[in-house]
Amino acid sequence: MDKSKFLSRIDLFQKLSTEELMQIEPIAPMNTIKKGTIIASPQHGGKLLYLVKSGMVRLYKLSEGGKELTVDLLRVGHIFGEIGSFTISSENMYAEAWEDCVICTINKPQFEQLMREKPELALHFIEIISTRLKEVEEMMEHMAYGSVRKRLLYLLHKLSEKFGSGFSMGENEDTDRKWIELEVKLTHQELASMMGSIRETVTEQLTELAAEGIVSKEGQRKPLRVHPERLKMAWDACR
DNA sequence: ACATTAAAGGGGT
DNA sequence: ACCCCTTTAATGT
Repeated sequence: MDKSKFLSRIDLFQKLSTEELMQIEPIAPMNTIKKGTIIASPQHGGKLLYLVKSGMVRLYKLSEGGKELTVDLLRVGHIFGEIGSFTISSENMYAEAWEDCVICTINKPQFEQLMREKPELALHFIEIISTRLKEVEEMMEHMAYGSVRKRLLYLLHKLSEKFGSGFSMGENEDTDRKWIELEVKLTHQELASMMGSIRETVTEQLTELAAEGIVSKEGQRKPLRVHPERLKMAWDACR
């Protein structure tokens, strides 16, 4: 089994609450980052903690062949980076501005002072790390042994939890209300990179799922929609 | 890997 | 603002 598949995961980080953000923001320099900019990389090594204030950040690793493995997509309130031995993500991680972003940075002295002044925050950081561990284990379990279809179903489920929004197509509320729209711009390539598969396979599988009424899309570069109930049925059916 | 198609961008009117 | 053309990115096989 390809080792990189084990690294795929989603929703790694728990968000900070708005109150906690208020506590941190005053001491953290804020930067506007343009879409596509690399915010942090293994080379930087600049021991900083980053906090997403707006926009979306993509975390990824590079595999041997230089292929990108998307590890997570972060939004407002998510944190990433490392300071000294305090590491929120694994090492060798790249962070890219997926959209135009506003990012706050915290250095080690600031971070340590903050932890002393606000023990609740320190506790929350511990929770975040624990949650991450749990998520990693759960994702490993699902990505390690399942078929591509099963992994894709699971990924779609996680994505709809994280990015899903209620959605209605029109008059027929009873059936239409059941669709969830994923509020992220995800290409087949992206999905593949999150589940340790290849683009072609994802395309193929998505076409199947669309035929089964589990997913739908209006067109290229349009948001993907999933039908949670049918998704669950399909999931139950393939074990 | 190649072919197709849809969408974004740029220039001119 | 609108139309048309070029270019690029996404998808399909």
